Amino acid sequence: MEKDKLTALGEIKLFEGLPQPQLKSLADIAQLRGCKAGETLFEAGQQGTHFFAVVSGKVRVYRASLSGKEQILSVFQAGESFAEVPVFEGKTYPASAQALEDSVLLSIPRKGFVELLRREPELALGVMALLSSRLRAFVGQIAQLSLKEVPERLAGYLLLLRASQGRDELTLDLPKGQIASYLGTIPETLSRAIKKLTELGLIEVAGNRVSVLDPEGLAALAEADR
Amino acid sequence: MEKDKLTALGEIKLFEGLPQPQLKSLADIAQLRGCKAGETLFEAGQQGTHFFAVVSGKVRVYRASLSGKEQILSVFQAGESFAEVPVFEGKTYPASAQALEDSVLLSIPRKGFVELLRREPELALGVMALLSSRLRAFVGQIAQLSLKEVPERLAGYLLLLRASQGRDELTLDLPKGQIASYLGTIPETLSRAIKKLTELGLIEVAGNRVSVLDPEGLAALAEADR
DNA sequence: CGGCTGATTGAATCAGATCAACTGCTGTGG
DNA sequence: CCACAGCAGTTGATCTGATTCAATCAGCCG
Repeated sequence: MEKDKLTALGEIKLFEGLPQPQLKSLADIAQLRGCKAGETLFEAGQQGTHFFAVVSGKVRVYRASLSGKEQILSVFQAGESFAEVPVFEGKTYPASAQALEDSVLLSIPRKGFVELLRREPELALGVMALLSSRLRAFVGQIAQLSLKEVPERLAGYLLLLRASQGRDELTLDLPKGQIASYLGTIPETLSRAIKKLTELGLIEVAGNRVSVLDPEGLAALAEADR
Repeated sequence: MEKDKLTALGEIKLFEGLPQPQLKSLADIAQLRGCKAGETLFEAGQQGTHFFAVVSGKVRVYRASLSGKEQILSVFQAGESFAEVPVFEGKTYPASAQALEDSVLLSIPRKGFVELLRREPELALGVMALLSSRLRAFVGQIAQLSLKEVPERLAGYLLLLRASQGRDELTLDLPKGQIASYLGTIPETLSRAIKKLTELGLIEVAGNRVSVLDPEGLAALAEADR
């Protein structure tokens, strides 16, 4: 079991390149746990003493409004870590997290991790790079929400998917309702945006399969603004 | 001049508590420079080899759309640093920066700073805390943009100002047009939102002076959603 | 074969953007 | 010292993208 934990830790991108002894000391303090699809890991505002890494499965991080609308901030998959913010600052989670699928997670307590960072400047630089990339992503998300309309945001999202999947035949990584929530809208509006891109001849959609017919056109739309 | 630089560095929050010799070595690599109101410091997408700290004045960081609409991400004042992202990741600025007033800035090259971080774990932790607090702020901003309407966002903004100024008689720190851009809207809409809060008896406004008449009411509105 | 959830479509409504006109202030130059 | 140019802000009228509400449809599991 201890060994599983060690393997799991080694598969987290943030810990790549960490020397074996340090990995071991992480394994001493990390917890390995499973969780069911739909399970809430934490809620915005709660005290956050641990941060997490995804060994398998999928977790969404989001903010909810009282009326039930939700904005997804990110979705994390195997190898990624999340909820680092309260480790370094403020101590409460700025958002909520929920498993989208049955998942296996590592949870790492704040205390021991900070100790490790003091001793491992390269790991610290890795954390700074990770936080920075997240900042960059958020800057993009804020700009999209504020400056672009839904079809343009959708075009941008599809281009991201295309880049990550490396081909024009895409498989949507999330149910459409969740994509809507990530794009800052609702399923009805997403549905109409998809129809619009289809009518423009940019994509073809069947279920959760999307064919990108005109990447340049999509890119042009994604860049466009009012 | 060298001494001024040292003093200036000492007044940057991020460098508080840094031992004198390290401050000196920072002073060796940092540049002190003035800039005029309206001057653009960098544009989104440019290579970013330096990051900045504000000695005096005010700088806004924003993203612009082709059509001219702008979304302000943050405004930085004396003692604050910004544009750290390209130091650690990706190398390009995710947003643009422009001086709002005549300002004095420190610019610190990536290279030497990373070296310093390797040797100074406490500074590294400070940087992580800073990046984390920025992430927290962006999470809030995304949630506001996506989940709240303009009057609610305005209420939230005024409550922040009230907290930072410590009293109910506020002085707006930015021209209203810039506040609109920060709230993700346009001056006309902000103007109407102000009118609405006034009619609700929550605030009173004269020029850039705002009196908070009903903090609880403002808070209730800021929490509210559709 | 029901019944549930996710997705789609249509119609009505609404918040916010756009366009245009107007006010008031500031600072500059005749 | 006054006049006027110019910018920030306000107000009104209109337009539009997105949400809301409601109904329907498709696929999936028991």
